[in-house]
Amino acid sequence: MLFKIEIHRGYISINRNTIQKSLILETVKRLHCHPTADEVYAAVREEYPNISRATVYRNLKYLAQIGEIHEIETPGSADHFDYRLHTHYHVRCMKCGRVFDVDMDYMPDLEKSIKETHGFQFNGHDLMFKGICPVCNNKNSGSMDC
Amino acid sequence: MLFKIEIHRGYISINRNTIQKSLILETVKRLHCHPTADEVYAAVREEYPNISRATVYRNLKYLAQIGEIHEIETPGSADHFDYRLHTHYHVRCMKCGRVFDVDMDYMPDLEKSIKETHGFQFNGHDLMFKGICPVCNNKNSGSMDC
DNA sequence: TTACCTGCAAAGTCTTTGCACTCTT
DNA sequence: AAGAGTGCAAAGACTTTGCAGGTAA
Repeated sequence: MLFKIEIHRGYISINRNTIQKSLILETVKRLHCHPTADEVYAAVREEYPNISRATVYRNLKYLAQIGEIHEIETPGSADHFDYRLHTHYHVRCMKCGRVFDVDMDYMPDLEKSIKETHGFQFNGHDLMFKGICPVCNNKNSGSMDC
Repeated sequence: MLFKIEIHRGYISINRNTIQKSLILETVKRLHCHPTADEVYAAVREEYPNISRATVYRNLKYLAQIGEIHEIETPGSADHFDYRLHTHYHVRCMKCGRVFDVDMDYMPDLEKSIKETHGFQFNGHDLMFKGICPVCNNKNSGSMDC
């Protein structure tokens, strides 16, 4: 999975498989609660204590670039990561900051609703709902991922 | 405009009118190109060179809280500010990072499209389009705000 | 052996905060 | 006169980067 031929600084190079890289990808897959880079770092450290925060950031960014994982850009706080099977939307709890999946279809044609593009070229969109999660709302009735 | 009675730490207090505060609001209104805090800071400094960056950040945040301006949260880069007349969406140029208005109706009922809320309480949404602006696309045909 | 990758620390970006002083009210 | 607001600098949160040494292939 991690062996991919890619263009790197103009040359074709082969991505090297390292323990750190594998652990990071496995961890994002395992923690299906949209962890931040720091949460991934903490989780990987349990298995591999010497890993560096920089390595985690570098590999998460790399894995997001090749499409292996998805980076959920989160303004005002740390970005979250998601082992994506398909594109979907998220909601962020305004109290605890955690990010959850939203049960709503992706709208691939949303860009077509734009009336006048003024010469702009559109390439997708980010939609993030705001809300209060059941735990923070003192209603522990909801079934949350984590 | 800036005289507002508000609840502050449990007490009703009156917001004091200062030159800095007025200049910051006027500047955001004048720069209708969605400036960042730093761009507001630079613009205000031309008229009032001794203003502090902290004062700009504090007042932009305050003005956004009382609804006088709108804060466009921008992941991965500095937040932008907008003198808002009504709620609307934005597009960020992936090359130059600037933020522009999008000619598209606001969708107040978008939250109703969510199938199963799992006990979540939804409070609005942020929608940011991604694209390439006409200037960065080497087609200077579009009529941009700034 | 090659050169990509890692760990470490430093630096970078954006924003907030503590404190003493100033100025509005 | 009171205390909210300011300027300054330091700190804080998050992320990137330079470099020397390690390691996959």
